[in-house]
Amino acid sequence: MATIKDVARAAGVAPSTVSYVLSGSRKISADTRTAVQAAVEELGYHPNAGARSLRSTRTDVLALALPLSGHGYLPVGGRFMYGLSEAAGRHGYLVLLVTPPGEDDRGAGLERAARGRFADAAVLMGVEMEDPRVAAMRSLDFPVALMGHPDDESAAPWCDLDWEESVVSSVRALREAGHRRMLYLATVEEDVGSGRTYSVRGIRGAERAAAESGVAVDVCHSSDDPVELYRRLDARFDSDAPPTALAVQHPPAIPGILRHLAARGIEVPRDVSLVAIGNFPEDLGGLDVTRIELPVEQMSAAATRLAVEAIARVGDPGPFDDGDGGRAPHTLIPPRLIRGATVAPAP
Amino acid sequence: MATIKDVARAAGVAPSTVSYVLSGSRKISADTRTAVQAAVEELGYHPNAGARSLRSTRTDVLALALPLSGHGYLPVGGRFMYGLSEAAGRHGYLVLLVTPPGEDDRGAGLERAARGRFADAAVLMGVEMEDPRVAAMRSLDFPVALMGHPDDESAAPWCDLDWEESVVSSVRALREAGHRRMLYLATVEEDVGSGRTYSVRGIRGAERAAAESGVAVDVCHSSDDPVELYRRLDARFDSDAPPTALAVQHPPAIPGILRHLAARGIEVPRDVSLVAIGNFPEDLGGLDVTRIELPVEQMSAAATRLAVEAIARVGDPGPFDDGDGGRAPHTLIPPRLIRGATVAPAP
DNA sequence: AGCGGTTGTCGAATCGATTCGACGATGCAG
DNA sequence: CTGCATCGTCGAATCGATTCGACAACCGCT
Repeated sequence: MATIKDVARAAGVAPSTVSYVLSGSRKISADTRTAVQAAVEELGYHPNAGARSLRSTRTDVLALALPLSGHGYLPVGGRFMYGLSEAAGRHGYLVLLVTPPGEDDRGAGLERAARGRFADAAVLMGVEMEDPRVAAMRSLDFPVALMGHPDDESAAPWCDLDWEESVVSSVRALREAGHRRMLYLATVEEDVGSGRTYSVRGIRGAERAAAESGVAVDVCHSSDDPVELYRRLDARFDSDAPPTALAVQHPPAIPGILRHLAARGIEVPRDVSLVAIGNFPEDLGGLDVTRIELPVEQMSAAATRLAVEAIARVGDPGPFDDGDGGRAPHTLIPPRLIRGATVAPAP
Repeated sequence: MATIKDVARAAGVAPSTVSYVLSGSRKISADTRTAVQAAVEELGYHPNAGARSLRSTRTDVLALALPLSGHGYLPVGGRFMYGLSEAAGRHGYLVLLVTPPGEDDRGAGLERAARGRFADAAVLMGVEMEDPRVAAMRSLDFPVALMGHPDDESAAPWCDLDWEESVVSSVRALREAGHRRMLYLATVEEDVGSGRTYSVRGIRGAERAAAESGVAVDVCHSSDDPVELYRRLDARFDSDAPPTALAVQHPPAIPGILRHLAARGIEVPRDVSLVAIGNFPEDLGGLDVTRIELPVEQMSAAATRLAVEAIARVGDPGPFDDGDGGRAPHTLIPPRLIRGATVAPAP
């Protein structure tokens, strides 16, 4: 593999000159520049990542810390991984996946990545309200960006869809259609239990929506186990006052829910209205679901930007220099309700 | 951040001794070993990745090259990324995502990763029959493992689900149920056009199945555009001799297809039987689909193993030393047909 | 002609770990 | 008591790039 010396020899200059041409950090004459560029091209030279990072302490790599648990998050996760990899690429970064190695050592892989300087910053997925990874990275002075919105807004730069507002506006839409008894199907219990911020905020949204609109919003947790999920749904629909509308924050369950309800003779939107919260633009056989889509690209781009900016800030006085009342830089994405065909007037 | 010198000082030994303790490559007395380990623990020492890789030419990183194109592959891709990250972790490797930067420079990111020694090997996803990345990596003598099964079995180590046999056994199952006119819904045109091995092999399977069983297997490509997809389906179901069975190798489309057919009054399995090829264990409202599942974990584990073995082989005489007629090491996973409730006897 | 100021390039130190050869200490045999 | 392994540790070279200070060459000005 060609080294900078090989390039220097081929171009008839010193290695340092090659470096300056490549980094552009010193003025170089047009002649030598073209000579060096030709040699680089000719030899297919790419700087050795290890050597470069050893000397410059920059790796051009972002660590992407996968959620601490919850395989239910998996189909979503893939989109974010892809989106982040693309966004990072646009900033000149590669993405290193860091899987939590086991339940017992939460964040150890991440710590290795940070302490071992595998990356310049970390993007944390599936952030929890009291996320141990945030504290760990802070104590290492390692730049992070969170995908998720913890209560402590000074903890670290973060970005998120406004889940609370998502649920509120979903409930509002259903209320405007005349619905007075609705079921909010929250994320799976595992996510709620571990304090995933999207779960917690979704539930808060349901509570706020109920309070402010005066309608009954029954909060029920979803489940990755379909049998259990349908049992819970059946319990509601078998009751004396069954819901006339459904707000679902667990998108992968929607096709199954639709089929299950249909098997009971319940048609959407004829018998029950539906809003899907945080799903993907996926087709359901021509059924145009009223929904709030998860802005994966936007969030990936935002997280990447926050991470890159945090890298530029290392060594700065703490915690954040802006005058935003101690809040960290952030991007809160307002929900956009897309009116489809699954909300009908209440009977 | 603590360096090996800090550890050495804290333990009262030379840096080289620390290195030997950590690598275990020389005999060290029990006393010094414990002293060093204590110092490592105390300081939270992790070796600097750059320095280590510069000296040892090992990065402990696998590059995961994402498919060259095709966002339809995305939901699948997420599982593989996750699976690979876990499998790699078990071998002590981290995973670096390499997104193809643009349509025009196919594989450039990968080349940077390889030439720049960002990784020790690459796992290629969404392999195509004539995949430019394979040749590129071979010319660099860079170890690879393919997820996909190209015709040239000597090209590189590979692993794959046996897609051809998957389609054959699906057709066989439908034939045994008495079906004589079936529709094979292949992968999306984009995948077929670019020569994704799973697409090509699926179609070959359909052709072979037709020939060997004597039934008519109508091959139709799926589409990521639902309108177009339903147009194609409708054309078949509106014909004089509509299919009585469906074999679908495009899993994300299945919920939509089921709803679309239902809207036309076609029920599964009452009016048409269905086999899903290469899907995930996902719930469809209690509908137990007859299917061949995509063994993501198995494939991820296999690809990782092949990559790790290929790393150990660098510098060996070429191409492969085994006596397997020039075939590269590989793992071909036989399909397992899971009999669900969507195949009924033909009318 | 001499001087100060640019401009462009070079040499050398440096980052932190690995690894080889060397070397002192200890044990055992003659 | 000497000679020779054996064992455990150390020192120094090395990997490939970055970056700072130095400096030669050339400019224009007095």
